[in-house]
Amino acid sequence: MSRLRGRSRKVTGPRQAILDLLRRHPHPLSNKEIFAALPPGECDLATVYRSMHLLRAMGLVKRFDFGDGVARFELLADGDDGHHHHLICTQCAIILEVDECFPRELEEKLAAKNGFQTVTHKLEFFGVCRQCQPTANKK
Amino acid sequence: MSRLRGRSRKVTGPRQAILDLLRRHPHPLSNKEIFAALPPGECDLATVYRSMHLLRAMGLVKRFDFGDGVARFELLADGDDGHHHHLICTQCAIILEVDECFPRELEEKLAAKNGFQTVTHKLEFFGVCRQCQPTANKK
DNA sequence: ATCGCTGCAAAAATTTTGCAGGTAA
DNA sequence: TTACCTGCAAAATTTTTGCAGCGAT
Repeated sequence: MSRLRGRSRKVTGPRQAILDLLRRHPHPLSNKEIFAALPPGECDLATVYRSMHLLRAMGLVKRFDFGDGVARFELLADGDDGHHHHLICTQCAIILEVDECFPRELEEKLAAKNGFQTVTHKLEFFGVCRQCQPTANKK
Repeated sequence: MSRLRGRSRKVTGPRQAILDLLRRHPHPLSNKEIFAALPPGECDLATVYRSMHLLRAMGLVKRFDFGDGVARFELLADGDDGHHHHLICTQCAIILEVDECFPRELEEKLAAKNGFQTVTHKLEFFGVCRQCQPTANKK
């Protein structure tokens, strides 16, 4: 909230509702999911799109892509750069946050080898979760 | 070609044109880029979409997502599972293929820890290439 | 002769934009 | 007050689909 106010941005009903939702829901959410989860009439879909643009530009939110062409957003803690990865079940789509990260020194080696600077990465894991394993094996 | 024929799939003009293009262009291409690169009238946009669906389902082509919401496709060699990653310049969008991969044993540890099976990953690197570094620093 | 494939056009789905009225600061 | 925001509706994009005719096998 204060992070909005600090930059001549207004704290409005729709924005509070969206931020509240993201706070309660610690996993990446798509625009449509956000819209659907909000009480009807609380916020227009167009406003969701506009808000996510804004929040992302302000660094309050981070965008993730799981390879299905749908953008998903996650709230960032103040000062957090949000660099972490997910483990996603390809059957039921449950999303776990993971600590593992691509080794720093390997990344630096790669950057040097190719003459690149300020290299980062996007990394997501996919598999079959415990609950879905019986189902997956059956087929 | 023979990989198509083998499964009662027809080798048609548009499909040859698309496969030719992918063969000549070793980097991931989006549907629109494919359509634009094809000689006018050679293939309808809808056919590009349909072809990429088919080729992907048949495993001739692999889909990559660089986080901008655009699907890109790359031709796979026969028998290749296409598992590799890219280093993309955030300024000029040039794409390099890289050998580095997420360490197998770390991935297995992660899978075990979370009770997941058959875990894989998507990994892409982003940075500023040598040519773009003067430009990037200027701003 | 089949059955699959294609172009064209329409439909569906997704995202962006214009505008006039409302509201936080 | 004065920007900034919002809902609504329209527009712009992107992707999918229906259909009749064509073409590879």
